Formats: sequence, C-alpha cells, structure tokens
Amino acid sequence: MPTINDVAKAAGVSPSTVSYVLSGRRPISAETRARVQAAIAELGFHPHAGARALASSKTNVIALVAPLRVDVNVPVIMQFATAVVTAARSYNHDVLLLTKDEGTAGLERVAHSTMVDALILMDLERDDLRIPALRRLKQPSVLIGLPADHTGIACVDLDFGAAAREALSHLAGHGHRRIGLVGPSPAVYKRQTTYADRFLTGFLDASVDLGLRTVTHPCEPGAEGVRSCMADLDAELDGITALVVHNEEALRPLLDLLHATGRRIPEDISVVAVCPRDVATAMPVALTSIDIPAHDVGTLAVETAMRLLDGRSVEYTRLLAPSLVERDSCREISASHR
Amino acid sequence: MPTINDVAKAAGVSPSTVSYVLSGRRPISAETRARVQAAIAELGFHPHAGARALASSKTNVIALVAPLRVDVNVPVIMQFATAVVTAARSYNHDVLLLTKDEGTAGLERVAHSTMVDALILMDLERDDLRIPALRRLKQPSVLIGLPADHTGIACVDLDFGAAAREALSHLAGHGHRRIGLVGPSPAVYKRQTTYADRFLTGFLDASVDLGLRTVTHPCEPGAEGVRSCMADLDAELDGITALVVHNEEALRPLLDLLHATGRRIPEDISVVAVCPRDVATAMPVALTSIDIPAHDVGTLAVETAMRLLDGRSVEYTRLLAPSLVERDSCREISASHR
DNA sequence: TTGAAAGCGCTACCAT
DNA sequence: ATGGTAGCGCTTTCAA
Repeated sequence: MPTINDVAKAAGVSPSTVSYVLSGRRPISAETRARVQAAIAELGFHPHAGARALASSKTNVIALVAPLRVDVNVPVIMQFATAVVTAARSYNHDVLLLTKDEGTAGLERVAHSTMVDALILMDLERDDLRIPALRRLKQPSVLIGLPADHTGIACVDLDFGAAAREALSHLAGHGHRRIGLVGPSPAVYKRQTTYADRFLTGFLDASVDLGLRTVTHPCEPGAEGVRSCMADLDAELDGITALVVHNEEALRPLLDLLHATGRRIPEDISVVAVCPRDVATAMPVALTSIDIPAHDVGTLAVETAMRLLDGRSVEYTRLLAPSLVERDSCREISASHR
Repeated sequence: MPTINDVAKAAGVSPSTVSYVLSGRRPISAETRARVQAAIAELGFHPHAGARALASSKTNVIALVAPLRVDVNVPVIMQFATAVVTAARSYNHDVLLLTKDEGTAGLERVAHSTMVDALILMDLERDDLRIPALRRLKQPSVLIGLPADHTGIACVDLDFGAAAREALSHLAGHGHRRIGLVGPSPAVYKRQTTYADRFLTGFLDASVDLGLRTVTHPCEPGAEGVRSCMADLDAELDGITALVVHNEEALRPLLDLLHATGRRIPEDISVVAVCPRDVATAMPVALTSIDIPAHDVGTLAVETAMRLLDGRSVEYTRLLAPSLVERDSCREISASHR
C-alpha cells in the first residue's frame, strides 16, 4: 500500500502538500493539484484511516446503536438503519453497528477508544440508563426517541402525540364518535419505550378535546392477543365504529379477526393504522395510515450529528409532524348513524 | 483521555510493559500486572483504536455488507446482521455496516483505507462483480451465499439443494405424488441470487429421483402474484396435493388464497415452507418448515473470518444441512388416494 | 522479567 | 503557494 510519502515523491511535492490537496484546507495551484492527483490515481493511494484518526482526532465514523432483537418492529428498524447509513455516507462517514444489549459498556468502549465521532441511538426507554453515560462522553449523540430527561442531548422522532390527535381528528371528521385504540404490546409499555406513552397521552387528550367516547387497550402479539384486546375494547365501549391501531404486529391478525367475525372494513368499522407506508398498503384492505417516517428521522438524526460535529447549532428536540394518508379503510358515517 | 504513557507513569513501568499487559504477548510478573491494571482502572484508560491500528496493522473491525433495500427478505437480513455483530463481539471485533449499493467501490474504500480486517458479504449474485474485486484485497472475505466462481473465497450458506430434496422426500414419505413449487419472485431469479437456482435444481433432481410429478413457478409478491402462480401450477398439473413454498413473502397471501378457495391445510393440501422458524409458527396454521438458519450461518461466517485472520485453515465451501421441523401443515395421504 | 526507542502514516503548525 | 517536521498513541523489535 502506497503512503502519502510515496505520493509526495511521485508528484515531486512535500507530504503536507498532498495532505492539503486531499483536505482542501489550503489553496493549491491548479498545476500542483493536478500532479498530485495524478500520482494518487496512479499509485492507487488511499489514506490510512487509523493514521488519519490518530493525527486528526477524527474518525469519520459514527456509531449506530440498534435493538437487534427480533421481538421489535423489524422493518422499521431496518428503515432507520438504511437511512442512517445512506445519510452518513453522503457526509463521507461510515457506520459502526452496535447492539443495544451491550448497553452502556458498549457506548463507552467505542467512545473512549475513539472509534467514532458521534453516536446515534434508537429504541430509547423512558429513563434510559445510557443517557447519563452519554452525557459523560466527549462525542456528541443523537437519540431517535424521546426519553424523559434528555437535557443537552439532541432528540429526533415522529411526534406521536400529534399522530394520535391526527388519527382521531380524521375519524371524528368522518363522523365517528366511539373509537377504540389497539395499543402496543404490554411489553412495550413495560419497557417504557416512550412513543407508546406519547401516543396514548395524545390520544386521550384528543378524545377529550373532540368530545369522543374512546377506550384503549394494549395488545399482545398473535391472534389470541388480538382477540382478547378486541373483546376488552368491545366490552368497555358499545358500538365502536372505528379503531386506531398503534401496533404493527397486531395489524394482520386484527384484520383477520375482523374478517372472521364479519365486521367489514370500512363498511362496519373504520381503521387508522400507525405504521410504515408499505405495511399499510400490503394489507388486504389498503389502510388509511399515519406513516412512521423512518427514513426522514434517520436522515435527520445524521444531519443533526453532523451539525453537532462541526459546532453548528441544532434544535435539541425535533419532532416531525405526522402525515395521514387516506386509503380504503375509513368510511364516512352519516348523521343518522351517529 | 489518558494515554498509555500516563498509565505507565502511574504504575511506575514503561509504556511497553503496559502494552504487554494489555496484549498478553509476553510474561509479566503478577505484581507488575496488578499495578498496571490498577492504574488502567483508576485512570479509565482505553487504548486509542486509531493508534493501535496504525501500529499493529489490525483494526479489530470487520465489514458487513448488507442489502439494505426494503424489497429483500427483511427479517432474515436482520437475523444475519444480529448474528454477525454478536459473534464478532465475542471475538472482540466490531462491525462496520456497509450497504450493497456502494458496490465494489465501497469494498475497496474500506479495505484500502485499512478500516477493516476482513469482510463479510451477503446477498451475492451468481456472477457477482464484487468477487474479482474481493480477490484483489489484502483482507480476507467470507460470503454468505454461493456465487458461481468463488475460487479462493470462503462461502457459507444453507444447503438449499439439500433443503429442496428434504422437502420433497418428506412429502413423498407422506404419500404425496403431485407437488407444486411456489418459487421466489422473478426478480430474485433475474438478480441471479444463487439460492433460488440451487433450490430449484435440487427440487427438480429430487422429483426425478423420487419419481414425483412436480411443477414449479416463480411467484410475484402480493395477493395477485400468488393467485396467478397458483393458477399456473394448477393448470400445469392436475390434482396437486402438496406445495413447497420457497418464498417468505408469498406465504401469507398464499394461505389466504387457499383458505378463500376452500382448500384446507392440511386436509386438502399440504404445505412445506422454507423460512425462518418464527415466520412458520406465526402463520394461522403452524407450518411444517425448513428453517433458514440465519443465526448459525452468520456466526459461522464470523468464525471463518477469524480463522482466516489468524491463518488457520478453513473449509472454503460450507453448506449447512437443512433441518425440517414437522408442524401442522402436512398430512399423510392414504394409499387409496394416491 | 522489563525498558528504550524506532516507527506506523498522517495532519497541522511554523516557516518561507 | 509550498515545504519541513513534530507529534498523534500505540506496538514491537532490540537490548539488558
């Protein structure tokens, strides 16, 4: 492997000049630049990442901490990861993939050993133990999620509270007055993943504001979980005409159950889902949905990290506005039915 | 951040001694070791990864090249990634995540700049353009898949040919004589992802060996794709009593279709799926399936990379034996029905 | 069993 | 506009 010295000799310049051609940090005459670039190309020179990191204290790598268990929402995780890697590359950075199960130790390991310039974390919990650790790192971090005390740490996420309000106001606008929420699994609430709470709070607030009768219930995965969740909802509120589903996994078995029990969508019951676009459209009935903009969130997380890295200002809490797309699962209820 | 020199001073030894305590590459007296370790702990010393890489020419990082498009089998990809990261950590390595769309350039970039010690690639195509590039790298690589000419490059995968044989022999053992294959989407064949071919070849060979009447067809995603695939299969072969499904995405719509057309599983038609265990069990009818052992394959890929890195011998083609698990989707056909 | 010191390949400061 | 060079923090010979 050729080094910067080899290039310098081949081009008849000093190593520092080669370095400056590479970094553009000082003016170089067109002629010199051309000679250097020719030498670089000819020798197939690639700067040694470690040497660079050592000399410059920058690695051009960011850590992405992902929940690699299978129990969580796999497609959404993949979309975040894709977006983060793609965005990082567009800023000339690479991505080191860490798993959440390494916990605080993993963060400290990569940060203290200077493997990364910044960290992006997903699947944050309400009182996530990693947050105090992040504060102690010299590298900045960006969270995808919104834990309780995130003072001084940048957070990016969908505005789940607004998403709930949007779902309800869409249904209310179609004349629905009795609405059930099929929530995430109890495990999600237990883990204190904050989006569940934020959605629920928004849902309850909006119910009051819009004067709706609503009922909410978590939903275990699988056909049995869906069955019992629906039974609970129906038991607690008569004449439900619409469901909001904030549980991607439950979506499919729920539609099956509704079908099996003869409740047609949207004739007998309307449904608004919160899930990625492609999941909504892949269902037997294309679902009116609020998108989880994983791509936008991931990209924004990287942008935020980059701003932090070069000392520019950032908004420390960035909640993306939800957008509801109408498809085939919601129906207008005529006044006589209300 | 404390350096190795700080630790050396604190422990009253030379920096090299600290280094040897860390690496264990030469004997250190118990007493000295203790002093050094105390100093390391007290100062919170973590060796600088870049400095280490520069001095030792080892990064302790491996690249994982994944297809981060959403069109491919997302859960399986995640399982591979999880396994690779976990296994890598167990060997004290980290994982740099690359996307397939960077192509050859991405591989060369991370390899030439010495960011990684080895590479693991998934989603290989039959005549993958990246293979010649891999051969030129100084770092070893391991493929998850089996492209046409993989001379000199280690490959790890499920033995899809054997998987097809296993599926057919299971069905034949249950008395089935007319069997259809619901294959991957045409896009997969077009992309020349080799597992499709290997499965198909195994399927056709086994049909002959077992004296079966079989018919095969690719299957577009979605309800419509499944419908037309089944129509083709039925048209080409009367009285199909069993299906082999090598298409995870098609599984769900296929079961819906069979249900809708009154073909009960397993009473009217038996099904063997090739998919991850949890996908098989999540279906309305728990499916007899051949597992895609993503975890094992990923782990083995890392082990192979590690062996390569420390110059140990490896098998250059490692095809894992399939294992079929009986569940509720296959039925014995009595002799009178044959 | 331990120490000294020469690099590893690059960046960035100080010169000119 | 360019060159010289002192580190960056570690590993690893060579010596003792």
